[in-house]
Amino acid sequence: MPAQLLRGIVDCISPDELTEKLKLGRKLRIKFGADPSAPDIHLGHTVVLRKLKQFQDLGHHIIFLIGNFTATIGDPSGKSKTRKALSDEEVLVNAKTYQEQIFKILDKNKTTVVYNNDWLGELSAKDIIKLAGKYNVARMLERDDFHKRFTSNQTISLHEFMYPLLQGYDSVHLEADIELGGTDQRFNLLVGRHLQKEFGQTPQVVITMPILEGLDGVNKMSKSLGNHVGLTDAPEEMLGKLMSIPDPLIAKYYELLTDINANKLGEIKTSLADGSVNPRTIKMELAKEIVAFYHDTKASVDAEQHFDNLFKNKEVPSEVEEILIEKLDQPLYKWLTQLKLVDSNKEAHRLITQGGVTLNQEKTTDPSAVLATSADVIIKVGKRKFIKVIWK
RNA sequence: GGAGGGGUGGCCGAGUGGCUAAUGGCAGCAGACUGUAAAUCUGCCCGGUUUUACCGUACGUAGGUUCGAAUCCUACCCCCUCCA
Repeated sequence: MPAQLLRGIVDCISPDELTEKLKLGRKLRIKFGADPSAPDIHLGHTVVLRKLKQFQDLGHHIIFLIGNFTATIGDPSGKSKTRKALSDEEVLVNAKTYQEQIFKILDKNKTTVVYNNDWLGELSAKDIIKLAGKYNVARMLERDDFHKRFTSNQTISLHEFMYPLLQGYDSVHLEADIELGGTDQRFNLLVGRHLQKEFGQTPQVVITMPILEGLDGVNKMSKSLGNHVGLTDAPEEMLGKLMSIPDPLIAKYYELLTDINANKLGEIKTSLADGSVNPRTIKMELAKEIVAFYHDTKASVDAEQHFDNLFKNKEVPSEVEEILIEKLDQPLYKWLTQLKLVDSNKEAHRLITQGGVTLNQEKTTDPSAVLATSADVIIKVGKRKFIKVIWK
């Protein structure tokens, strides 16, 4: 078995079975499930996608499953009765967005996209109850999050037990050889194995990947926490965000988000540990490599230039958003609000008095300062908000 | 069906009648420094205004008591625990 396949993973159940499957000499069916309710892909998702790509490079086939059945059930436990399930159109749109992004990594020709509503939607009540009979509550409660909620007396809705079962049934239907997912999916993936055995199939091999920490270095990367790097982020944005990760995360990002080889990774870890190289240098290389992958080399070089100008040399970027506006006799803080550089007048006051605002690169700490209307003015708010005001 | 506990700012969590726009922590923002939007330190962190101050909103919802309520009372909604 190529050693590369096991690199960066958390768990493989089991390596022996994987070796057996690889020996079969046929294209393996590798399942990966995605939730169409949140179609924006970020670097956290790419950890698994990159692993899938490795399998594709060995000639295997990816079955990319869009979980539209579960998405249309929705979660009724919330109080808002309006918690509406996604409509078919929404799912379709999201699925399309998804595909535009995943094929930045995956090989389109070796990927089949399927929708689980196609078969789950056909199950009868009888089928579902029969399916439920193949698993038991005690084992269901072994799942970490259920276990925690159960022991701390928090709600577990009955239907939540159905999700692992249905997800497992997907594996049966698809006759998956291997299923990949984040470590948070471990239990669900194992249910798939169990059910496949129940249905007389050879159980799938389960491979789990680490959950990537977000930019804060603590929580998992997620859009709702705002600590993510989107695949469609602009180059400067992407590079800047990557430069903001805490230093201890550099090696992990290298390992999980790039194609770096084991030797090079070792070197990097060493130089980070012994301090022989400035971590900033290594982090910049990492950031540029990722930007180059999702955009191109030129974009990564430009982004670095942009970054240095802005944060190292503290210059005004070459391209600043311009706004043509009428002369108005009002204090500076009102301009900030009007130009939507801040959310409220209060905030404008705060920023100005704290020295976070400059006019044509000159710091102003007087909120009621009047803008000179004789010439254009570049307003800088905080570290990276710029706007050029051009008077009508 | 019965008994009891609880709902506080983006999150966690103090606060039991005035000095509470509400301790503290996290997240966020700014400044300084630096090696970066790392780390560290400092400040800020509901809104409006004529901004060292004043005003308006805010502690599940709606009322009430009081000169004054997040704090007391009533009803309702929601969450949780124990018993059946």
